[in-house]
Amino acid sequence: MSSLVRLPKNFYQQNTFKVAKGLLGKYLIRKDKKQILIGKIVETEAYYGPFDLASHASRGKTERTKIMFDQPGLAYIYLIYGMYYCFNIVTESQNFPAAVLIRAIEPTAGIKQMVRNRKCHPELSRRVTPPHCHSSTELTMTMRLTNGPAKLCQAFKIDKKLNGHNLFTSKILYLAENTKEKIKPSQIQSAKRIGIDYAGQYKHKPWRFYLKNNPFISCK
DNA sequence: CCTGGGATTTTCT
DNA sequence: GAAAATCCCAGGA
Repeated sequence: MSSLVRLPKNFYQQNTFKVAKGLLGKYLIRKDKKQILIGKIVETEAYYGPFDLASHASRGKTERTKIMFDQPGLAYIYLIYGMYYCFNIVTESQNFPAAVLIRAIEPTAGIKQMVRNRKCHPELSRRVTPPHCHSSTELTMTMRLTNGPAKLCQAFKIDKKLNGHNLFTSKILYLAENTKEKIKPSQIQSAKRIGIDYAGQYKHKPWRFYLKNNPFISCK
C-alpha cells in the first residue's frame, strides 16, 4: 500500500526555506510500542540563522539552543508556555543555527490513538469554527487533532525526551516521502509566522508555508 | 462574531 | 523576575 521512503540526511542539509517548503506533503512517522502514527505535513515555519530575531538562536548558543547549531536532521524540541512542546527539524549545516517548525499535520494512520493522546473526548464532536476562517469552514474532529505545533506533539507523543533525536537513523521518529506524490510550487502558500510579535522587523517575514486549501492547517 | 485571560514551568536576564 | 515559536474557554456584542 504505502511506498514510504525515509528522507536522507542530505535532505535536511540544504537551505532552510527549501527544506521548509520541501517538507510539505512529506510524512511524519512515530512508532510507540506497537502503535504506529503517521501524518502528512501541511504547514511549516522557517527559523533562519543567528540574525533572525524570531529564532531562539538569535540570542546565541545556550543549553537549550545548542541543538540548532548541531547537525542537520536532528529534532529540536522545546517546552513552550510551561505546558506544551514544539517539534522542529534542524537544517543547513553544522554551526549555522536554523530549523523548521512543524505547525500542522493531516493525520493518516493511528487516528484513534491520537485522540487518546490528546485526551479530548466526546466534546470533539462540538461545532468549532477557528479564528480567521469563514463560518462555512467547520472543522471535524480529525481536522482539529493536529492543526497546531503543540497539538501535533501531544497527538504524536513527542516531548523533551526526543530532543536531539536523529531523524535519519531513528526507528521511532522519522520523516518519509511517498515517491508517487509530488507537491507543485503552485500548491504552496507563504505567510507571516505566528506568535512572534517580539521579533522586530523579522515578524513580517513570510517564512510560514502551507498547502493551499488544506483544511488541516492551523490558520490562514 | 470577536476579545481577553488563565494555565504552567523552563529559560534567560 | 519576566517572557515564552500555544491552546482552550468564557463572556460580551
